[in-house]
Order: sequence, then C-alpha cells, then structure tokens
Amino acid sequence: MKLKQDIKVAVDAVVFGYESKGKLSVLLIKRGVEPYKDEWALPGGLVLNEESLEEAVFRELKEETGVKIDYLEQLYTFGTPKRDPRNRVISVSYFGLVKPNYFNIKADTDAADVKWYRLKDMPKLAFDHQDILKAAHQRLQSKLSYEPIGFNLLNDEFPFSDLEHLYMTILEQDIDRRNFRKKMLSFGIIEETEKIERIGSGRPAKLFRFNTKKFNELSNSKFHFEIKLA
Amino acid sequence: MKLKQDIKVAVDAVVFGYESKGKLSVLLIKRGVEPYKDEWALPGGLVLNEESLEEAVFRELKEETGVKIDYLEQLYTFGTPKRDPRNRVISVSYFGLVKPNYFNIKADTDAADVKWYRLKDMPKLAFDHQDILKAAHQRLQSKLSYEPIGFNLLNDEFPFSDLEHLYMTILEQDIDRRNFRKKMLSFGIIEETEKIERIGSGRPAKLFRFNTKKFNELSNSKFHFEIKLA
DNA sequence: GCAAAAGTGTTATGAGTACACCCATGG
DNA sequence: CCATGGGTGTACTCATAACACTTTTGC
Repeated sequence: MKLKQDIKVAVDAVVFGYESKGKLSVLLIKRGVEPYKDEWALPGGLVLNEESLEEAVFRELKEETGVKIDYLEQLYTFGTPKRDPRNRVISVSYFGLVKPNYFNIKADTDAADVKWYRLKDMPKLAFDHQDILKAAHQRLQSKLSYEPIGFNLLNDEFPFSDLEHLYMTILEQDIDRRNFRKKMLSFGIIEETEKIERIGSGRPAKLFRFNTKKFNELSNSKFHFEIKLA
Repeated sequence: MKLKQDIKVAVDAVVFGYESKGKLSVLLIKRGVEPYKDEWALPGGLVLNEESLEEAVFRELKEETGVKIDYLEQLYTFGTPKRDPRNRVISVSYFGLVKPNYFNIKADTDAADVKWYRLKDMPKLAFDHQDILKAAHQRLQSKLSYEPIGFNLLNDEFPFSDLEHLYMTILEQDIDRRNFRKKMLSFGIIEETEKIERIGSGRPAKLFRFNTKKFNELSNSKFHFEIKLA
C-alpha cells in the first residue's frame, strides 16, 4: 500500500526592480526561521487552502516585503524531492517587476529583513533559490526582447534614455541609440508627452509614456514586438 | 490559527503525436474513477512522495498508456482552488512529443481506456484539461518556430515533405516549399542520408536526419533557430 | 566655452519573399 | 503518357546595421 501523499505547496517570487543606469535589483528577505535561518532567500511561503497561487504570491509579498508589483507571471515549478531539507515542498515560482515608485518602499515588518540586492552583487541564497533566480533572469532577458514588459520597470513617464539603458543593462549588450529608438517608436506603442525632464547635466529630455490601450488594440491583430539580440 | 495545508500535487501530460499530412493527435485516457468517471482526460495523477515531477510524468504515462515519449518539458502549473471538485489539487502540467514509432503502441492496460484523438476532433475533457490542452497547443506552436523540436514528432529518417507538412499542420498556415527548405537546411542541423523512400505515387524522396550532435555544438555558440510565422 | 546627455538621417548590406518549371517514379 | 509528389534558382523588396554630428542645458 502506498503512503498518503505528503507534499507541501509553496510559491516563491523573483521580483526585479530597476534604478537608473545598470542597476538591476532583486528583492530578498532574510529568513527568520530554520531551515536556513538568517540566510537570504526569495520572498514566498506556503499556499493557503483557499487561495489561488497568484493570491498566495501577492499575500506573501505584502506580508514579507510590503511591495506591490506591477507585473507578475508564473515562471517554473521546482519539485525535486530534496530541495527542502525537512519536508517535501514543491515551489511554484513567479517572476515579477516593480516600477521605481514602489522600489524604495520599506518593509511593513522590520526593514532589516528585506533588501533590494543588485543582481551583480547577490548573496548566497537559501534552498535552490539560486536556480530559481537564474531561471527568472533568463526569462527576463528573453521576455524583454519579444514582449514590451520593460515598461513595468520604469516610471509611467520616462526619458527615452531610461529605456535604452534598461535594455542594455538587462540584455547585457550595447545598443545603437538611433536604431533602437527608431525601432521602438515604429511599434506605435510609445507616445510622447508634453513634459520635459531636466535632471543632472546635459540637454533635458522629452518624457515618453507607454500606451497600454494602443498596445492592447495592436495585440489583437498580428502585431509583433521584437527587439533583436545581437 | 490557520489550518494545516491540505493540497495535493498532481502532474498531467499533453502528449502530441503526428501522422502524415495534417494529422496531429493528443493522447487521452478515459477515467475509471470519480470524479468525471468515464470521461476523457489527460494522462496524469498524483506525485509520489519520493519521486521528482518528471519521474511522476514518466511513471503515469507508462502505467496509464504504455507510451514512451521523446521530448518532455514543463508547461504550466494550474492551481485554482476549485479546479478539482473534491479536494484541492494543483497540477503541474507537462508537454510531450512522441515519434511515430511509439505512436501506435497500445496501452498496457485495457486499450479501450487510451486513445489518440485528433486535435481537430477532441471530446470534452474532464477538469480544466481543456485549458491545459490549449496552453500546450500554443506552446507547441510557438516552440516549433524557434526551437527545432519538430523532429521529435517524426521518424529518425524522414522525407523533407514530412517536415513541411508538419510545420504547416501545426502552425496552421501555408509555407513556401522552396523557401522553407532553403532556410531549414541553412541551419546546418539536418543531414541528407543515402536512402530514398518510395511510397505512394510520385517521385521518391531522399531521406533526411536531424543531426543532434551538430545542433548541440551550434547551441553553444550564438546559433539561432527560427522559422517565422506569417 | 566646456562637459554631458539628447536628438536626429542616410547608406549599404543581407535576409526574406514571391514565384514556376522540370524530374522521377508508378500505374 | 498521365498523375503524383519531389526537387530546384532568381529577382525584388524591405528590414536591419553601421555610422557622426548638432542641440540644449548647467556649471
């Protein structure tokens, strides 16, 4: 006779945030309990009986970090028997993006437990969270190139150069500014605002805005967004 | 105090098989137990305590259908609370392909319980399996166009026209034979064999073979496979 | 007037697309 | 010799890629 199934279901989220110029960060929490007590990990936790997987992610993010996310999609489900040293836990991982508005929000709980870490400067992570992070990073890179999700890492209104730098940072490659702008504008999903931003040195920049409505309209036809990798 | 988590973990597989000319099929089983007794469903079942998710898929496919698959990848995890009317069950779905060799293998158990259904002629499915199937079909379409997975639906040696018809069937569009052949061969991952196949009427066709070794070599460099959608 | 970033157009190259006829076989 | 599917080349078009100077501001 087979044993009754004894597997727990958790969700974990890899949430990316972006600050200007090459600063791509991931939201981490410091674990307060064993196993891996006091080590850094992805926010997440067990799914409750009555909530959907997405609800579990939103709840855990709110409870553990206070961060509200602007984009969320399911990433991959990790289910190797020994990934949690105690019980068997399978983790449905998610991949999220936040705009800079929420970027600096402190945790509802103790802020020492929550931190944005630069992707280039990550600590060792608990469990197999390193693998999850890697999968999320790859997904971010490929998704950025064939869907316009990058806007979820920028303010609603942004100078064009922010977009350029975002793409260069995430895709880890140089981009020709003229060609990039030409192509990006050719999709017709970015509109120019009246505003001009003058920060730092140099010539002030027009601000642009992602036109969600237009994008949705186009998505229904045979519209194809793509920024090619080199 | 929160209730102890009471969620079961299952796997379900959408396995595609292909017969010549427009005949794309999916492997289904007829359920022998409630809920949805006697209705058609995707093969799958609960994950055992000590096995990985992939192992569970292989085991269930073997037990329920006797089919051995040539390609398998995780698809999506479905976890809405009410998707199973009795207990809460989350399903990690997989997407698989079989070559024609295994296509006609009968079930180890009663063959009446297992059947290949034409995708164009599917019965109503139990649970939310319709959604899973839909997701799998979309994945098949998009994956076919940017990764060479189609060969897992053909014999090891195949006439070029099989490949053409496979792409036309799955992508549901006409393809220019000359351009398709040119592009496909340009990747350098298909080799010509000495053999010639003469079936049916018309001029006999050279047989080709997918060169896995070459493909793996190329994958390490910046090789990019792509068959564009119209 | 210098430093810093924004803004802009043209040309060359290569990939994609459209397109039609001959070939080898079986009956 | 006819029907059936296999096999092949060229010209046109359009998208991508390469490339550098001028503009506006702050200091």
